[in-house]
Amino acid sequence: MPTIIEVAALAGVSTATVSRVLSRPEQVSEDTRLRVLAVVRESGYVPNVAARSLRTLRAAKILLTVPDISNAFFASVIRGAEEAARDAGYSVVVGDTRHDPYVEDQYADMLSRREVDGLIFLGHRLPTSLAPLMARKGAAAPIVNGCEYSSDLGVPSVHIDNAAASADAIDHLVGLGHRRIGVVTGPEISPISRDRLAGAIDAATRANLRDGLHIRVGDYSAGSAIDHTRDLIAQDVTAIFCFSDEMAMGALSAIGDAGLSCPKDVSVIGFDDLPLARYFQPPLTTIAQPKAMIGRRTVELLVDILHGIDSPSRQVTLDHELIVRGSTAQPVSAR
Amino acid sequence: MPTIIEVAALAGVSTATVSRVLSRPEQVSEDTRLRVLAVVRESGYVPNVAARSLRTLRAAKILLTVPDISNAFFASVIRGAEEAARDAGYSVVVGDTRHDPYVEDQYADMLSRREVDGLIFLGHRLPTSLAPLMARKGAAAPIVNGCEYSSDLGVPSVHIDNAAASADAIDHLVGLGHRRIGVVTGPEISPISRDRLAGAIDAATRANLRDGLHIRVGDYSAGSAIDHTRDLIAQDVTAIFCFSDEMAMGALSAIGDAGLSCPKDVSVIGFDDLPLARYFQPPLTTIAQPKAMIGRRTVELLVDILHGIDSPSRQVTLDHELIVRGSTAQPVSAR
DNA sequence: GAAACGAATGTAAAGGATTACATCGGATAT
DNA sequence: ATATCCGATGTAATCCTTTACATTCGTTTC
Repeated sequence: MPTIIEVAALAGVSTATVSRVLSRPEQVSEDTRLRVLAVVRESGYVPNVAARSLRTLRAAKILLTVPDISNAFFASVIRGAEEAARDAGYSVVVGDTRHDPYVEDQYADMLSRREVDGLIFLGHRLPTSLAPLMARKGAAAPIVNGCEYSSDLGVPSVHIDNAAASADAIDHLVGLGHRRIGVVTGPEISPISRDRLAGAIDAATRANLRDGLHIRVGDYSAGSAIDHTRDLIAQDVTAIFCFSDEMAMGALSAIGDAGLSCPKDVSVIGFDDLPLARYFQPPLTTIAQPKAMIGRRTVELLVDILHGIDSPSRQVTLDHELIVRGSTAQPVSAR
Repeated sequence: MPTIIEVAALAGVSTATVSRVLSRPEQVSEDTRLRVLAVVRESGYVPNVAARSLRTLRAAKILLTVPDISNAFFASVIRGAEEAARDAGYSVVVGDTRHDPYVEDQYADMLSRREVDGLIFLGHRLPTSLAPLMARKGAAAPIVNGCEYSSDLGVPSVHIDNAAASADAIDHLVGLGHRRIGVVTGPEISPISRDRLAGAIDAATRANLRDGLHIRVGDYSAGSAIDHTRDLIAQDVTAIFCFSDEMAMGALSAIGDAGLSCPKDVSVIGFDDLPLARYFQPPLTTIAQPKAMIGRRTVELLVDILHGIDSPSRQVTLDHELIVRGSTAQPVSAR
């Protein structure tokens, strides 16, 4: 692998010219440019990124951490982010934190070490090691949050209106005639889970059904919904609203195990619209989030910060959509 | 952010000593070491990775590309890889190629550019741009394949014995009394799909049921199994063996849509044992792959290559396991 | 007591690209 | 014809760390 010096020698120019041909071609005469490019091609020269980023203090990389890479929800977000990053001349490094604060900090260190230019984290927790940076640089800190948000920290973020989405789900169930509704939330610490819960309670209260809401705290995983579902069935709910499709899957499984059927005996509604949701049995009614767009907008927000552009909107709210499939129907009582 | 020079000045030593304190502490007297470490801590000094990797020609990073990051199967492999990498002092960069050869090449360029020390690819296609490298460096090329393999290329790889696993699945169905069995494979180009098919045919032939096997070509995605399942049901099969759990999910969905029930009317068996497989309706019988271990071993293989250790086993075969759950049962005819 | 040794530390080159500044030569303006 | 300007290119400093080699000094050995 040749260096820029050898390329320069072969082309009979200085290293500065070679560098310019590659990064600011308009500054070089066409003659020289073609000659240099020919040498580059023949020799297979590729600039050394370490040297470049040492000199420029830019890594051209964005770190995207997800709390759980096995969650298909994040996969779509990642794709949207990668696309937007490519458009902006960055590449994305994906990190799986497994909800582990220690791992989060490890990844965050990549930012401190300048291994990456910016950080996007999907989840509710700003890595603790970045708090000082955030405090020092404020709006100029190259940190963006996706899906979740942490209002107190002032980190820009991209998400849907979770309360409204949740209200839509409850309205849908109430509209079908359900009066006793189970809700399986995310972990209490998650702000969006709290928003969703608030939205659900609001909607129920508006419908005069506050007491019909039976709330259980889950953790977004299928397993966590199993016990709650059994329990809610025992409470005679006719519908269950899960704050994730994975939990909805667990709920469906538990309903089947209880010898009941969805949607005949119990309706189920999920959240996220995973690619597989349409293949659930029955196909899942759920709230769709614009996953790829969330990824895309987080990157755009971050790139604006990196380029020193003062973005007008540091909190971006995208549209959600209620997707009605086969897992919700009128309760027996309303038929 | 201070540099090593400032740290050295503050501690009253040379930069060489600071560097040694950080990378070869045993070469430095305890006195000096403690003094330097104190300064490092107070100043918040973090070595600049670009400078380090420029000097050492090491990036301490491994690139792991997956053909489809939304496939939960790969998530577990990634986790295993990250753990093993951390143990060996490397970090993992995950790339999602979306089955796109162009994107594969883009990621492969990171290796050419020395942005990463090695490449692990999960999938059957060695990025074309790496063929020259592979040819030139042979066994010393820092490239490892996981899950799949490409025998012709001489790339070391880690996988299960797919033919044997597939035979186990067929044996299981035959043992239950099934005589007409549908098989939904992966894409024809995938070597492991071909292995699995060969194993299935072998097993069927041994049981004198070669003609009872009805083969359809899928692409591992749930959607691709839907039409095939409808078709196979029309062929009166009593069981369907899908080469991925996602396709099994599609099959279950199609079976339900056809007004039939699993396992009463049609048994279904999958492949991979995704975390969610146990929550399918009914819980899915499937072949478990040691996903995390595949990830771990690919990294270990790669690290051996990077350290110049001639690994004795360039093709690692791990154990699979048939997990029997509720989606397989005796066919009506055998009851 | 001189020689040899070894532990601890320092000096300085090297790694490869970018870019501010300098230079050169030809075109344009006066 | 001279002054000015501008486009194209070159020179060389700079980014920060690692490490081969050199140096220093106290200790051991004969």
